[in-house]
Amino acid sequence: MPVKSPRKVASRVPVNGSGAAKARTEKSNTILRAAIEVFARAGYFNAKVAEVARAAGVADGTVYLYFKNKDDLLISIFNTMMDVFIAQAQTELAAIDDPREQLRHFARLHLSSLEQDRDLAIVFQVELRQSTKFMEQFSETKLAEYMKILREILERGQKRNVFRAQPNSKLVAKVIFGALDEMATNWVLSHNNYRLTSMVEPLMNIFLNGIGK
Amino acid sequence: MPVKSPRKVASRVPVNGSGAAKARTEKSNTILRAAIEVFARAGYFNAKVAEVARAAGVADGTVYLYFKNKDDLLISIFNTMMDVFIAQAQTELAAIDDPREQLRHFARLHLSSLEQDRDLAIVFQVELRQSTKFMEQFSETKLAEYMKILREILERGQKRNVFRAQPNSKLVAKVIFGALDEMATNWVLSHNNYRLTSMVEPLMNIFLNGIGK
Amino acid sequence: MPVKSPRKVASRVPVNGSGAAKARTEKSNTILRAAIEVFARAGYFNAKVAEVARAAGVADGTVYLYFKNKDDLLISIFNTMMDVFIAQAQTELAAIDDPREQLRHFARLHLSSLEQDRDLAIVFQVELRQSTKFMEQFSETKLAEYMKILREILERGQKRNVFRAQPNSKLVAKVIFGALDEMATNWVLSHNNYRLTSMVEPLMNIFLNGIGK
Amino acid sequence: MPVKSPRKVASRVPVNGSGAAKARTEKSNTILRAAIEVFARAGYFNAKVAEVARAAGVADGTVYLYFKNKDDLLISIFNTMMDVFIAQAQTELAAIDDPREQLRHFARLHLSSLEQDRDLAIVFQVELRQSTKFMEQFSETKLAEYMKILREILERGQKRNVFRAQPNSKLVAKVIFGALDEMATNWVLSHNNYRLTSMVEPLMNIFLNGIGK
DNA sequence: TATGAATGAGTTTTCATTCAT
DNA sequence: TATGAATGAAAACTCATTCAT
Repeated sequence: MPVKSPRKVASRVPVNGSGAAKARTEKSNTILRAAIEVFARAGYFNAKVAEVARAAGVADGTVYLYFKNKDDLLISIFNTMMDVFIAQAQTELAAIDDPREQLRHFARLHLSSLEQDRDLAIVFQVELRQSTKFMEQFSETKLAEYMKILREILERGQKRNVFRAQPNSKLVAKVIFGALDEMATNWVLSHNNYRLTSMVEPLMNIFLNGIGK
Repeated sequence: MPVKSPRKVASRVPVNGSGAAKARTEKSNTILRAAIEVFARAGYFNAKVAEVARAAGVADGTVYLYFKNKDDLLISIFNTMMDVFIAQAQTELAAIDDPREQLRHFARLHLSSLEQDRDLAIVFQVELRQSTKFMEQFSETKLAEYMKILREILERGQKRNVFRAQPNSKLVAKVIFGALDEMATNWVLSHNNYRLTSMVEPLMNIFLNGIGK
Repeated sequence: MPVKSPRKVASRVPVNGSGAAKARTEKSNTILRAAIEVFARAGYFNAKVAEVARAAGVADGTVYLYFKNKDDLLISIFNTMMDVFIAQAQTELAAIDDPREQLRHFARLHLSSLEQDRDLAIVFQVELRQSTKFMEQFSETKLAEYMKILREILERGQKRNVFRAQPNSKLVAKVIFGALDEMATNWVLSHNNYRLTSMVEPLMNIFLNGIGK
Repeated sequence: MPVKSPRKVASRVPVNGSGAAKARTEKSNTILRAAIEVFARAGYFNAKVAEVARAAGVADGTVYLYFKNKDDLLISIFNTMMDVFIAQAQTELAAIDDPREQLRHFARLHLSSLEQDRDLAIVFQVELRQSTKFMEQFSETKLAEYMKILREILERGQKRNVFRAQPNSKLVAKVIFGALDEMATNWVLSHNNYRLTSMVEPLMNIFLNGIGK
């Protein structure tokens, strides 16, 4: 979900076109950023491949040298950005000892990644939900990696005895993801008129303590 | 989100086509049910109005006597089913005193409504997320009523001193909705191979007690 | 191959769209005639479906109500016209007793059918040869019926002892068809500057007597 | 129509690209053979220039160093192979005295040339018939030379009094070509499950003696 | 109300060809 | 000569919607 700022992505991330591992070229990244911008502005279905090409400064046909089709653009945005998020999360979490702090950091990373890239946030929270086909793939590959990181934080906390053992980590991970996702969607639909990351502390409060008295 | 079983809906719910209050006729309901079935099977974008008409046993043009356009079919499904859910929730919650039990009942109603109507669940969890336009309307009207019910349960609990006063009810409501929504989506994408309502108790556990120790 | 004049066809022939028996409607025939004219003028590959629609005085989409796709137009022209030719041949041959006269009549009918409809001749002799796929179907269904009529004439003549028994009727039929086809193609490519039917007698002379002395 | 086996062609034939006389280089021949193979397999219209290039082991652009465009590939195949056939026919016919034997040899050469090169046969009998433009050129240049050879055999036979003077040699040549062409097309479409050259004797029988009694 | 034949706008994608290296 | 990345023109087809009956 979360993602670094565009330019950084372009320069440091090796990514997958349609899932196949293939080094992102300079041009490929340019096209992907153009797609994010155009999809965010016009919506995936209204967006024309020709618009993406123009925004990227290439000919229409060039898009198809790097992406199989329009769908592949959308999927590649997801895969590319998830890779960035996952890599960043893994690196940064490794430096944190307290599972509660890890969880807080994870939530902050999720939300700040989207807050820093409004176009990407729109694509992730709105456009990416469009096809069943996508949703089904979505819930497997990259999202599974995302969930794994979250579950590992929770399981580490259970072993450390700072998180309760029940309900199980898988369910808790879904609840936390559901909440973060809902926060992000609300922020996007509210036209970003508040700091998305300001949600981190209240969320942690709920997750850690519950609402009961 | 939640919704009664098809036939009941058809026979007892007055609903809005594209927001305009208009009494649902017998035929109008037939078309709406056909749309749910077709959209669930084929996906909203792939579904053809002609298919919906055929499934409903009417001519193509007849669909347009009851619904403004294809989009209106989708929106009407949402509005109709939300009205059913809201009415049912209000009625049933009125009979419960303990806010914790109200919350539990609300969650159960949300999930069981979807569990009882697989086609509708697909439409709600997958197809309905498709257009920004829809998502924006979505987050206003009916969803606001849904959220209001949830917030009222929470606020009643705060007054009764069974729920904590912080974080505020608006945020908590979103978190709970986000979690329920995520559970439902997971269930749909997993091809319904478990009881969705079995999630109610674990969720209540998390919401009420948190995951911290 | 041969075919009656356009208007007659439209009014009296029940024909097949893409092989499926379906009564040709008035509009269907209008579109088919338009296709023959446009294909003859522009060539099948250069011809645009939009051109065919305009020539027929209908909207682009209407073409697709009657024909599955552009290919189906070409195949339907072939099937329709072959049906006309075959029906006419069978009727007229039944009234002739002498196998030699039957053969002469068959050749005349083949060539005059094309001579009477220049556009159709172009489509049959040039455009129809374009795809392997077509060629393969071509050599089966309707062409087999055409060949059968020709073989029956030959076999009748063998029984009557006016034609030699060797080589066998199947081969002779192919030779005669090959010759008629070559005559027609030459005539089309020569821009029709002579009477195609003037070839009938010389051809009969060769077929019946051979070139040897 | 007929053609020698690939390698011989490649090594001994000077041919014309789009009619312009230009010596065939080694690489040029490699590309031409690749084109025959690809066109036979995929069909001219489906075949991609890139496929031809790959089959020839050269870069896409290299094809354009030797051939003006995709059409030129097809035309060059025709011209090259016709040159081979014509040269071979002239040489071999010079050694035969009896016009009937010359005719027999010519027919055998036509059919065996195709029988020996299945890919080429497909290209000649199916793919080459595709464009009016080609058909029109086709009926002029090389085919005229082919016809001339055939006519000369016939005229020699008329002078020698072994062939009848009527119908004239031009028409008879067309009939014979039409029959040979039809035999070849039938053989290609029947997937070559018999010896094409086995047709020579029965054809000679028909041509020389006619079918009349 | 109901029909369903007709409309026609609208866009992805392919691939022959070019040209800077 | 040879390369192959980049170009960009070009059209079939779909399907939501209308409207005469």
